[in-house]
Amino acid sequence: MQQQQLSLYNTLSRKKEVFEPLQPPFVGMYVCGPTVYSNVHLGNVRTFLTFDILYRYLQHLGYKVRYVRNITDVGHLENDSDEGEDKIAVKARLEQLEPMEIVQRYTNDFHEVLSQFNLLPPSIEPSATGHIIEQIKSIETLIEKGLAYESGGSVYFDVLKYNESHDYGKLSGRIIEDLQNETRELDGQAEKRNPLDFAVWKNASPEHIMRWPSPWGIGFPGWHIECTSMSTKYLGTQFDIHGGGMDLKFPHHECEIAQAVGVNGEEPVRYWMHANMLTVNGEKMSKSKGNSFLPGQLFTGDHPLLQQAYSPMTVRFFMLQAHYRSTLDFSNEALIAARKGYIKLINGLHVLDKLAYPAEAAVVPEQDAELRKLTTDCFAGLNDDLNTARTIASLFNLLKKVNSLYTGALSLANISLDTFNFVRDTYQALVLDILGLKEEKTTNQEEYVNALLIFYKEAKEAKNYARVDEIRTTFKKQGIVIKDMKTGIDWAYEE
RNA sequence: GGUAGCGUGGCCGAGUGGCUAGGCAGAGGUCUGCAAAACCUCGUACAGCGGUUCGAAUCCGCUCGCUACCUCCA
Repeated sequence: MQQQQLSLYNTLSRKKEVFEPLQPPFVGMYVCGPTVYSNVHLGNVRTFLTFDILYRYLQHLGYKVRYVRNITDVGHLENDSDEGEDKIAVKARLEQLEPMEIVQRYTNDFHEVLSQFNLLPPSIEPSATGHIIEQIKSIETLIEKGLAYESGGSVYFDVLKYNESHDYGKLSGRIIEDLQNETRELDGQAEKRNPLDFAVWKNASPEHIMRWPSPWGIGFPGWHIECTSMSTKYLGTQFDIHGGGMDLKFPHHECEIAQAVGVNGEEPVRYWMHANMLTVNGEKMSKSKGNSFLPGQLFTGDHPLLQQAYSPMTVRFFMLQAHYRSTLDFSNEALIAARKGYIKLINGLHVLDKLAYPAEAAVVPEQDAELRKLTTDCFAGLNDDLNTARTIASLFNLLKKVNSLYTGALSLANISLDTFNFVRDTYQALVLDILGLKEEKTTNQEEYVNALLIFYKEAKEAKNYARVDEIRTTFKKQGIVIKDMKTGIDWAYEE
């Protein structure tokens, strides 16, 4: 493997920076996972796909990556008022289920969907409810340091106090004075010293069903503290990469920085990365706007905005054709185009499999060098802030040559064996391992079998028994036996 | 109102000072019994106005339009 220099856009510095891990060859990466109170929609998938590519590419580069992606199964309040309930509790009551049944149901859905899109599972997938003790400990430290205070059984982070010695808002570009002026009227602000303060622990009302004992009474953790506690626990007080959707930049990630700095006394993250939104007709896809698709609807085409069904890999390819920091607009036309492009790329894999290097070579240096360059170019996009769109474009440029080699417009003998192997290995690695595309078997087995049975029947009628045996053998290899009956010919799975 | 960003050919979507992005659709061609696939060629795009520069889609200013975040959201 040749040396690659990866640059990543760091939200914190607002520029691309060469990626250098704190402790090579190890890389610590934390991505904010879902709040499991409902099904993941396609917009959610885009973010996780972005970091799936990063995870895969870092591994390809030889790094030992610990990828932590949490499951938030408690603590996101419906609103910030005294009566605020977390979404999971609300859903549990609506459906008359245990909160943990809700959590399990949507965690299963999350895993299933990501697996359909061929996303790799993370190294560790911690849940917020499994780390209540760690969160309480973090909160205690914040109180000890004077950065959080108890009020009415809840604990709030003191933003102004923190801002005296640190810069609250530096990640998202917020200015604290502006934030103070723009604070909206919300209930439950009376408990806070300042409207900007955010809850790290919330007092549970008697009817609140998700509840734990704490030094401040019965309650539940606030909506940012879980990420701070879990990232610290599994990746240390400082780690390499923290990712999430653009919409988490403020307040969630800003609060995470404040908490982590407060608890651990050091900047938690080297590279902050944010994936942009998937839009529909130019608007962010979200549940509240009613323009979100569930992956299941996408696969069946069962949604008013969908003209037809689209396969997981079509969608994966579609998303990878745009850069992760750009908004990507969904449209049927774009998906249809993506499907064709995806198939073209997959067909390239087959072509490469079938290409056999000739016994006699007659290498033409110019051709050899050109092919080598086209192959090397494929990494340029990835190295430039994970620009998968450019990588795919490079792959298509390479594929043209590969197809020409296959059809005979170019001669494989003119290419060195070394280059040929490089082309093939690179193409396969990029398509399968790094872009994570896989072949979707679109073939209908039954139709194939029936087509072949026609030949079988013809061979029998012609008493061409050599051909008959040949076809039988072929079927048998596929675990299928042919049934010759008085009434006709059929097939069955071999028992 | 504050903050961040966007506006590229029929569609999607890269590109951030001179060097072909790419895919899809369309036109022509090569190949082919026909077709398909594949390959080759083509459109001469950068919201508008002004400025900097030998040179700008790319930098600066203004105008127009759009989006996200500021409340839970990937």
